[in-house]
Amino acid sequence: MKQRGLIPRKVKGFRDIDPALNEQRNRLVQVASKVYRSYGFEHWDSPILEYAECLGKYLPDQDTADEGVYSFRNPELEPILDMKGNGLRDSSNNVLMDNHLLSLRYDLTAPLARKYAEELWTGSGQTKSPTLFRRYQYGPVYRFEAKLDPGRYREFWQMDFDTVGSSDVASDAEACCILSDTLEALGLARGSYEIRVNTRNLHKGLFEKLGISDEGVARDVLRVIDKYDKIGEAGIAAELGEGRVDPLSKAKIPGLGMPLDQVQTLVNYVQSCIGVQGRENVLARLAPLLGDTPTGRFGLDELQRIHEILNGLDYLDNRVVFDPSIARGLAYYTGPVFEAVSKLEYRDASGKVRGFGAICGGGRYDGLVEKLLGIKVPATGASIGVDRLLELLRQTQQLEIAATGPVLILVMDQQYMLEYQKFAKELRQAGIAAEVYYGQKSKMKAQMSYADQRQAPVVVIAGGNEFEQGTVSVKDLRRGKELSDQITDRSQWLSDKPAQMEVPRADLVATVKGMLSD
RNA sequence: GCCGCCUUAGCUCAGUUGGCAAGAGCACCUGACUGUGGAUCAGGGGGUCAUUGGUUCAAAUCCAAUAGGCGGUACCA
Repeated sequence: MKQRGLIPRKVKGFRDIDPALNEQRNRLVQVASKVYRSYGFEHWDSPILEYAECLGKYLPDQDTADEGVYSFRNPELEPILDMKGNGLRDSSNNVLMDNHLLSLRYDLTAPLARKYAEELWTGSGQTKSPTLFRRYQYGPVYRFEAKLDPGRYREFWQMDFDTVGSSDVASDAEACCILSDTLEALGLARGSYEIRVNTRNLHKGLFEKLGISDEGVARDVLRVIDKYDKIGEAGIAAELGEGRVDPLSKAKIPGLGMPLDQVQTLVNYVQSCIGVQGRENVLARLAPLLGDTPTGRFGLDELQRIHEILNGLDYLDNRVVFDPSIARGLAYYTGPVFEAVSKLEYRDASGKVRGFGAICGGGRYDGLVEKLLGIKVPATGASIGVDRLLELLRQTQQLEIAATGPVLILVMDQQYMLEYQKFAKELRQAGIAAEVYYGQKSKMKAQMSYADQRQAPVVVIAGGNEFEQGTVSVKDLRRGKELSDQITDRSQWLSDKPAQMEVPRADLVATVKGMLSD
């Protein structure tokens, strides 16, 4: 029995990212950045760590990481501040200190609100007047998820763009255009995805009509309606009323226990306006249902305006649709909300057909800065779920996975090490990635295997023979691989030295370059 | 959280109704005229059959608990 030390293991929900995935992610981020920039957004970053209290309402009550946020105590003692930003003092006039609770950011919007609020904060209890701010940002965010589905992690990337300081619905319409542009720039075919738009004001209008004023009940109802495409009308009716048992999983889903007439009204609403083709048709169906409530009317106007702008810019029904069932982040969206879904499907390892779900989400959040400063600052924006979108692009083979390795310089003899380093330097100066072999196994076969495994396109070989002749041997591994298919005899394989040439030392860079460009 | 299924070498799995010394493929390592990746051939290492407890003359195989995984479902800023 072997003695072993600690067991190496990775934290659940976190991943190691290999070169291929990194490559793909960089490409995605670059393409999206270009689109965002073209709309005038500038690139900002913010820290991964924030004071828990600044991140908003989803905070753990204790020191533990629960409620979805990773938190811990700052090792540094810092003053406890009052509402004016001054340190609190005890009766003997000493400033009260605390190890403040810090949290890993769970999205990029809350830190944006913090940054923006900080700019407006003057320290004298007053605030500057809100200015227009448009930024994009990408990077990892952290959520403590109890259950991890495939493709769902505790550390994952988001890529956001936001417009802070505008209440104009045009900026919401613009967000939809940006999402559409970005997805298409990434190679998603028009028609293979859909931006779905709704506004919270329609829901508010609906509840006004139903006489539901309880925030919690409203939220429960929306949660159910949001599941329309999953469980259908009957499912919705059941979950609003008595509850149901999911036939597949046999899981009991408790109902909301609403009175029958309310259930009926809601089902009518769902029936008449969900799954309706064409934005204008959706509006036409909604008008008689909600037009008589002030908030509903307002919501209808919002959608109408968005529709006009989208239409005028040629973002038609095959790109952006209205879907009154979608709810999204109930806790903080206040107006239009949108999400992007892919209609593509793929077969997983067991041959099962699967979809991808939402790959982008966003909406208007006019209350976020208010929580920090007490003043209302309108804002809207959206976020790409980078990892999920990457998975989509990979599964549908719209991204090449190949990451090519460097040119490898074999170490045939330690006495020429300086020369090998010079080879590498010359290649690098010509813009070619080059690596000198530093492995433990000095046999040439082992070095070749390493080159193969690293996906090196070319190998440079120079031993005593070459140095005597003033030459180097350069081997094209990619070509060699093709040729190897035709060779079955080992001695022939060895003697032919396929795709290999010996050239004057001075021609090294040019020769390698030539092989790489084929 | 709830329901169901699963857990045998690094990976994918086989192991018959409990019974002969725990297997295969791939991967890995070594070698095949010693300076050449592939293919082929010949060898080789590697498993407390998830863990713990129980039933039995006998358990990878039956039972229980625990852990981890998968599939639904719920939640999801």
